[in-house]
Amino acid sequence: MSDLLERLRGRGWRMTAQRRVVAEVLDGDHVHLTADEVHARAVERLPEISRATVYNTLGELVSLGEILEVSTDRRAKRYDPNAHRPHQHLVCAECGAIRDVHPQGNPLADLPDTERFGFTIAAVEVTYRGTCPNCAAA
Amino acid sequence: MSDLLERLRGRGWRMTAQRRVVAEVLDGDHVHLTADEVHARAVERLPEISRATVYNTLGELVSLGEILEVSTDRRAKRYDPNAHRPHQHLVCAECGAIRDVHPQGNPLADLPDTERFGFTIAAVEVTYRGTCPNCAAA
DNA sequence: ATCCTACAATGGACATTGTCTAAGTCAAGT
DNA sequence: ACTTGACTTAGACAATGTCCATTGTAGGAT
Repeated sequence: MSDLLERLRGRGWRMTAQRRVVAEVLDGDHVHLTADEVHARAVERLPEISRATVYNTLGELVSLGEILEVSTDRRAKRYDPNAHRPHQHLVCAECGAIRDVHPQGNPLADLPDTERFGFTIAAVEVTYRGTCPNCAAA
Repeated sequence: MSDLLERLRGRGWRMTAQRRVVAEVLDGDHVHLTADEVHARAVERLPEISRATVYNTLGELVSLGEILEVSTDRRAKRYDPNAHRPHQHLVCAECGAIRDVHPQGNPLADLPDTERFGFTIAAVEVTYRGTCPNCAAA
């Protein structure tokens, strides 16, 4: 974690209590938090932190490539601290649980030139949707 | 199109002017409209149609499998009338343009059992993100 | 150690997208 | 043509996110 803080400071990020708290919240083992969940946890440590700051900070961390935005449903965006190892997501349609997964193969290679319409492709997102064991049992 | 109306009627769908108009709007060659775009076009034909009805009707068409919901950005959901031919999406990060594409291969096969965590997987969505020729030129 | 200043934080208004509800309307079967 | 339950309506409400003017402060300069 102090890794993260060091990296950010090294990039000229001005270190404030608010930014530190947001970074620390994302460093826990709780993955895939929404912005408001991050805010709620940040408030526990720094009660006066504002929503706008959390949103701003999350946006900056995304721009810096330190965290990923994940939109698996039409609800709130979620933030994934696991930005340095490429992965995809497996989502339960019932309860919304999200797991990181590592598919084999390269989906980019599956898209022929004739299907690219002149686009320059920068990234591929794959979302597997299904039912988790818990919800299947219920 | 009247295909669609017939199919719906055959399933016991009560046919109203509002539903007919929504179905007709989606039948055009304009793909990937947002709910409010659908509403705007519907209003041109049936000025008193309400937003709620458009939302309801779109939701029903999705449940019936006649159209697909597409969430390529964190903005509004889009509705894709091309529900009967499996396809994925290619999205321009600049202008938001969306193209239907047909990748080769089967992403489901790329996810080993050990990466499924007991989930039953029902669908796979693949989104290719990049820059379209227009935006690349600008 | 103190001062400066550009950058960051605040909070509250605002925007967008979508959902809900109570009341009125109408399609379609009889 | 009547009846009835499904459909539609308008507008309030909810959830998520953005913007802006003001206030605060980190960190370099003195």
